[in-house]
Amino acid sequence: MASRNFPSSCTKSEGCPVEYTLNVIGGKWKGILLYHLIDGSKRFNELRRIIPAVTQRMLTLQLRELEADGIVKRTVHEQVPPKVEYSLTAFGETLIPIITAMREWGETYASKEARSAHY
Amino acid sequence: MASRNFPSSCTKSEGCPVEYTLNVIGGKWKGILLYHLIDGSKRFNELRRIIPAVTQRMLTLQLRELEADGIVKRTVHEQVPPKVEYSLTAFGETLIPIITAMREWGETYASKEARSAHY
DNA sequence: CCGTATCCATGCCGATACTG
DNA sequence: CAGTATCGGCATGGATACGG
Repeated sequence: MASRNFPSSCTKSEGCPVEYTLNVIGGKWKGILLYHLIDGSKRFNELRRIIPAVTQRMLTLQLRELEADGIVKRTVHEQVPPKVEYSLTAFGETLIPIITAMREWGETYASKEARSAHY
Repeated sequence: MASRNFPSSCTKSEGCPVEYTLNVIGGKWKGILLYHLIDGSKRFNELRRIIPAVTQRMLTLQLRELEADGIVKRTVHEQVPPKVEYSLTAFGETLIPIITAMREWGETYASKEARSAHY
């Protein structure tokens, strides 16, 4: 796993599948990155514009981890100026239902009104 | 939000719903806690036994944050010895589909064989 | 049994400067 | 344009001891 320190156990000897998934998508900027990569490949600085709060350093690190986990594909186009595109791999696309579910939950309950309406 | 520093933006002015959800469930031990609370309320030391790697301090902190976010209910039974039970609130139960999806994804792809089989 | 308090290490992450 | 390198602050979290 590229991300986070490993909590490593649900019960003593077995790995926890929920923790496993969180290790893949739970990094500080990974959720938002995956969210935006769902609708097509993006260039490096394009992602920086979409997520102004992320630093160059963190964007690189998070993308590298997603790449190491086989979630994101990095495509270098040999040109000047350089052009690098990031996109979901086929494996990464298996995460789409989860990302979508998290987006919908967030949209529904992000506002205080929505939460209090629940009770 | 009780957890994490706020990355705070998808595009400039809007909050990102995926980040919002991750802020609720993405804490170091929250995924595994929610996973185990799905099948019924648990006592404090019961959770410690289920997740041996978590320290007393962290278990308390993570449970308090989940409580502050309205996900978990803390029930104190006035007895000696003390008995405290933690369970999902009705609001917390709206997260079950997401936790379940993460569990299933983790179960499917946690092994190297499963991942390589995908390509 | 169910916590809280305190101390301290480490590692995450921002800021900044520099390269192919 | 798309990165890497380095430094340093500060939050995160472990270990330990103590309390209702």
